[in-house]
Amino acid sequence: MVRVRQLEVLCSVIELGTTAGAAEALGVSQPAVSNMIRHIEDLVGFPLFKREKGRLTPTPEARHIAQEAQHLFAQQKRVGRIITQLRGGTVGRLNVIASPSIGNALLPRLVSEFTRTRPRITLSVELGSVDEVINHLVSGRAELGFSITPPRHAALSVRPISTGEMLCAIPNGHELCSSERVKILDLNHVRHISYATGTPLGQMIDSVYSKNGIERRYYCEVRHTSTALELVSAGAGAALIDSFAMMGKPRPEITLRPTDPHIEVALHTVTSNLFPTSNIALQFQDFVRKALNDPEQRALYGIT
Amino acid sequence: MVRVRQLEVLCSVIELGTTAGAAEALGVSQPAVSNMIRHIEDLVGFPLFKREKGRLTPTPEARHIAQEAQHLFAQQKRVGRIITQLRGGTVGRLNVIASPSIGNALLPRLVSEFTRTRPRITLSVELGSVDEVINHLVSGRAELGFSITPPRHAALSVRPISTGEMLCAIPNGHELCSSERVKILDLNHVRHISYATGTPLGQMIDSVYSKNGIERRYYCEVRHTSTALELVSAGAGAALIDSFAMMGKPRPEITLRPTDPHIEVALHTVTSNLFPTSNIALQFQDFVRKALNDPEQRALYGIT
DNA sequence: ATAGTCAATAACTTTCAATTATTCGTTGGG
DNA sequence: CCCAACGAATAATTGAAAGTTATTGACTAT
Repeated sequence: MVRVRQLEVLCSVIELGTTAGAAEALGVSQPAVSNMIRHIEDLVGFPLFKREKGRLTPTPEARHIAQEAQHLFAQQKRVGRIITQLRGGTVGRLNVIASPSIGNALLPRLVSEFTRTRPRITLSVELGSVDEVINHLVSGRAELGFSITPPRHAALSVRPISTGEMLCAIPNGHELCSSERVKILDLNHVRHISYATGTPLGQMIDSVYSKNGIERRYYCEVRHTSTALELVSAGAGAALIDSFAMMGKPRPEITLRPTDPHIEVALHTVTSNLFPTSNIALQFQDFVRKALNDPEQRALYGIT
Repeated sequence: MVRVRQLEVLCSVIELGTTAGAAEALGVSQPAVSNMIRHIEDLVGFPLFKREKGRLTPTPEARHIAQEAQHLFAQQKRVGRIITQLRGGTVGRLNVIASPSIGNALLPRLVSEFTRTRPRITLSVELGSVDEVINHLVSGRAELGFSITPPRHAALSVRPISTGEMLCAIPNGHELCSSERVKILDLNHVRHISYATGTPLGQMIDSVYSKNGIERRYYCEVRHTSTALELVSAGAGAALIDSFAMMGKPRPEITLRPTDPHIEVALHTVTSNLFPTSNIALQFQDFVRKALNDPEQRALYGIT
């Protein structure tokens, strides 16, 4: 089978007209070209040039081959470009699934910024519960997951990338605004928006209550921090929100207060062990980690 | 730049799933494949396979590259096929121009037979005077010319490929049929169809007359032997025809007689020195030479 | 346990493309 | 007419890429 290199040399000689010219263009010596031409002629079995008065004139066959070879070069360049793009992570597909806390406000911002310099990426951003995160990753529907609750699954790798805390979100002017630090147990006495007992956040908060022998009370049950946030924003009451949910979108109508006790939460990235993680996914993971941990970057995303 | 060979190995491993399988398919050893994969990964700068439990799983990037590479392989195969076809002379373009004597009846037959075994050739068969033959060849519009009169032109190579003679074509039953050999000078006394004085054939015949101090007389002037032949065929008179014009198409209604004096004519092939002669043209030239000189072949074309 | 499968590594070998140095043929001024 | 200039071809050698055999090490299934 004819080599691409051979065709390159052939085309160059046809184009430039002389072996010396082709050699210069290809960055090799003249004999290299001369030998290559002879070698190709041996290979194809018919003359590609007419030697006359010390000059080379391409035969119609050689021209024909050269013409066809152009497409081959184009393809090779194309593959080369794609590899470069894959290396730079500027092309490909990225499927992310995230828990709503981060997925609702911050993730869209991060994704938007990430793709700004990588215009040829196609992506999908899915929101879902921890179970859905697990599902998407083990089935290969997503390459990268974000979750507060670290999913427990043998086929998944979980890495914490940032830490945050639970905050109490209160409508401006609410009675709780007066205290610098909101006692979690006090929420039982106000219009409290909280999470179903079965949910990870619900259990997290429940453990504070049960430790004190008190039962958590709330008048409004939601599944996602984003929903809780919207409700608080509408003045429907106070809610505990993880700090990640507050990132990315300024909420001037909401007052935030640290809680007592302090509850630390961590954001985890999740990847599957069943499939190799794509280069883009790794890059995005890194991008998010940097955005969440570099103070300069945090400011960019309005992270308090 | 990535080599085609490297992509071949990559694709084979992705397809077959194992280095050993790929090695077998590619006809090389397993370590060759293993080394190549590592080498490609060094080259592209990101992992193409995930090594796990002693198995290789391709990353999405590797799959992407492999997919693109398919087009590259297709192009390479295409170029390879074209070279094979060019070697066999079974593809390409052949532009022939011939003087009408041969071009009218024999050449179509020869061309038809030549292309039968080379179905992918596209061709053009032009008829023209010697001047037109010269023109087509020096301008590159034709690669191969056939002419009775050898064209005189510095940029053209002329080779005689077959000899013939002038014959007298007479309608069956014509008074001249009685003689075994027709005296050219006698044509002055019958309904004579002949060629313009300026044409090569005209000059050729004229020289016989002028040698005897007689002026050639004819009642019908034509430019081409083929026209003369048609007129004879229609019973319009007698004409001198070169033997090549009689080849290829049986004319039962015409009687042929040798002439006195005997005039030998030769068929020449003409090629240009300005452009390299294509492989196909050379093949066709050879094909025609064989057809005209091999008795067995001649019979096939009804050459008497 | 053990045989079998598969990838990786080490140490050479082969092959191909490239190098430098040189020769040979053609051509265009002085 | 000769000579310098240019271009192609050849010879001898080098270097890098791709391939070899032999072997090891990790994992799997019986």
